[in-house]
Amino acid sequence: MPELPEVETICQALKPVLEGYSFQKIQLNRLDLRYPISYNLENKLAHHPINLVRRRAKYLLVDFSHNLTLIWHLGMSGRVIIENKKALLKTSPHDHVIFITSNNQKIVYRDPRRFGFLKLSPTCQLNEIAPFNTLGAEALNDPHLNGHTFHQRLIQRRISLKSALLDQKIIAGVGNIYASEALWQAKLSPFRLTDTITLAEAERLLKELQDVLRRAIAAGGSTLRDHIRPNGDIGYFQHEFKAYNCEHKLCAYCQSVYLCKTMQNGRATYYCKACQQ
DNA sequence: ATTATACCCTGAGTGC
DNA sequence: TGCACTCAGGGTATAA
Repeated sequence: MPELPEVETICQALKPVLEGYSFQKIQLNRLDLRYPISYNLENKLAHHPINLVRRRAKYLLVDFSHNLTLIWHLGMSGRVIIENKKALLKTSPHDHVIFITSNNQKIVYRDPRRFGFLKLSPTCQLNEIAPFNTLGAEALNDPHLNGHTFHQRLIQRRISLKSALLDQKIIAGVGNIYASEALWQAKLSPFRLTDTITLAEAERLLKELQDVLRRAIAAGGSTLRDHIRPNGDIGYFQHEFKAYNCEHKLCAYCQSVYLCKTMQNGRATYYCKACQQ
């Protein structure tokens, strides 16, 4: 569900609601998410000012003033809803955590599949614990990421390009939708092995990947079934898909070949057999 | 070591 | 309408 653009959209929506405020109450409706939620989460976080809401890869990070960071992952089906007149008209049995801020805003974490989780880490140790100690460069706005460094990361491995884009240790934040979109835009086959990629191809793939991620953020992410912006609006980037979910549609580049869908490492992959080499 | 597979969980969609 | 089945945006513990 939420990939980098969706988590970024949620992060931007949470910033004005949380930064400078604190949690007055944290209601835990069930603890058994992917990992059990600490039952005393409220005691550890309530009434401590929130300094910063940020994103690393697909993780939301909420930094508190007392050197604690809330690590919040939305899994496949997680939603964050800030209650207003439009959002949260009715509750759901999957509303696992409800935050009330010092400004009386209600924020709901809803996650039917419960692949998401909430955990705490000292802020200063965040980069030393899993998974942050092994995460690759941020796909966007990372000063260490460029065509050369991306190429180096790719050629050290021998896996398919599609798998490489999904591997958070190689590059962080990309998921199944944007991996297919980026490969289509870059005209590279999802089956190409990473150690055959030239520098020029790596540069092209990175450029197109960043282009699709930026356009998706501008559209508020992609809404397939679960993603909803915290204010209740949907994202709109699904209308701009050129590859994902586009099997049996004509390739927008060549206008002559129908895109195909196949399973690759257990995930759906969409591509044009003619354009993507 | 690196690379593939199975699995966590619920809900939506399809075909019978 | 109901049932059986497949698939879904992710990540990790296993096996190969």
